[in-house]
Amino acid sequence: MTIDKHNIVNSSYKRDKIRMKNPIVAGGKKKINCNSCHTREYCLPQSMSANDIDDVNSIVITRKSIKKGQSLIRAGSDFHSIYTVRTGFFKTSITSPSGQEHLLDFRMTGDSLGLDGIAKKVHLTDSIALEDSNVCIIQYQDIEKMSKISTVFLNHIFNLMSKELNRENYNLLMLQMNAEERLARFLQNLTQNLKIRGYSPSELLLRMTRVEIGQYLGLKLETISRTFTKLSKSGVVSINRRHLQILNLEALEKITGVTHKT
Amino acid sequence: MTIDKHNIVNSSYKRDKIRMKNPIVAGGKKKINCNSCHTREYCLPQSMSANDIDDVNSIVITRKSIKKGQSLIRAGSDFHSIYTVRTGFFKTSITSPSGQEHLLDFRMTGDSLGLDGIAKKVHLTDSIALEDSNVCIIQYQDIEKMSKISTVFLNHIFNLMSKELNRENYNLLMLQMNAEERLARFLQNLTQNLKIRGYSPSELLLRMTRVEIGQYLGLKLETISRTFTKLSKSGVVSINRRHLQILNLEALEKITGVTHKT
DNA sequence: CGAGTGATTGAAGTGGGTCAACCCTCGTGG
DNA sequence: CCACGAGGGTTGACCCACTTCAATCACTCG
Repeated sequence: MTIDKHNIVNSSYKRDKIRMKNPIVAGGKKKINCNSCHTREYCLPQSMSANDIDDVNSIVITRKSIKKGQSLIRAGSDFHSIYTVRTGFFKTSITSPSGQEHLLDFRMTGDSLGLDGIAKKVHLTDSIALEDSNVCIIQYQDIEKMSKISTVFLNHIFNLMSKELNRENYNLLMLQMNAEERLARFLQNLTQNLKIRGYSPSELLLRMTRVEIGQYLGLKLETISRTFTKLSKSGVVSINRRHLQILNLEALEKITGVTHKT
Repeated sequence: MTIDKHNIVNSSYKRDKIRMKNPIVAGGKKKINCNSCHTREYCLPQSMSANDIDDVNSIVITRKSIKKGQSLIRAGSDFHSIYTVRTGFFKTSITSPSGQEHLLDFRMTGDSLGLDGIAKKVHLTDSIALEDSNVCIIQYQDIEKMSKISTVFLNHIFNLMSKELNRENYNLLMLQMNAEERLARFLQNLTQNLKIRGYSPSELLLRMTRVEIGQYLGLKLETISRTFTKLSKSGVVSINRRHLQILNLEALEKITGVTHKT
């Protein structure tokens, strides 16, 4: 008997619960009220007062569904909006002139997408759904408008951009480490992010292939596979294809040298 | 007989010319008029109208001198302003928890510094002068103020942040290439940047050590040295310690696969 | 002039890449 | 309902680009 993957870990059970009390037609466009959104706590900064949230609600936000494997944003396309992931999982990537793809990041609930186009008004990175997903769309003119009205909002935008910068800095550092450290770090981050969003940090379904992990970490798929096996043999994790369990968090921290503040 | 390095290439002769008609006391703090600044063409977006420049002049800009080897910004320090390089040369870097340093970028005339602190109000990267330098200081409250008054200014800030994001994306791609490609790419960029600023793109004095180039490119200093020797032997460049000449630009472009639009 | 920092060069070692064979799982269509 | 094919994953053997270690050299600055 096979286990239905949707029953295992990440997204679906929670999503469905929400859908019941917040019945938005998938793919439909409609003015949305952020106050009742389940991603509000991640999407808007905690510091934002109730007053400011009303301001945010004065801008038009629509939603969109993206099927697994489809791209939400194509590098080179015109920029007119940014997105926030409501449900699902994305990868963002760039392709070098020579044609090789590099994976910049994975994005999940509450993360923003498309901000990199804000300067040149053209998107520079691709965003592709790794599972069926749903996003909020915020028009650029609304961002401009809100930035002028609300300092808090402006700071929110600055924060988002700054967060991306940090992620990148961090990624650069990662590329100096050896394969085991990189993978361990990747797992630490991933589970941290799941934990913050209320999912189990110790048992999860990887939404990406070995190739994609490799493109993200700057390694080949064989190396990823071998390193997983290595971590598995030393009892740090248990892995079977996409199904992963973290067995020894301390060992993981020992490898990366980073203790995650809980 | 040794050559006085200040007579060779990069910064000084130009700087001194400017000083005569724009006599700011080095290290002194004083309200500055951007209209007469020689870096205006790089510092403010070309699209900015004369009108908007008046607005920019309504904010208080001061200047500061930094001696070679000194740090302008320390990671972890409080954020209250961003900087623009007027003259000189900087490196920006982060240090991992494990203590290893990674060099993020080199910054020269017209480039901004310190933007990464805008979100958390704490600087995340170090900025250290690689030669005696001079910067403009813009207070964060002024940025907030201006962003609300002027859409053009807001876009300018977005542009700066976005530019940093691009640089990082680009750096990530670079770390997938081999040593020769990375170094060639580094030289292409460096000379491009010098050219844009009116300096000779074919003859220059490297302001950074082999170690620093290595930290930037993710390679060891010996590899940098060997690769320079290799490029030298194949007639692409001529190098003697810090003094570099690009002898064959086409060969450089062939290595990187990128033809720089002139 | 001598110490110290930065650069070059050689020799040997190694982590991850490359190539190739094979396995597992799942979806599709006969 | 089973066969088959494709995509994803694992594992082994070999190779090579870059690292590591070490010796030596070249400037520069008290």
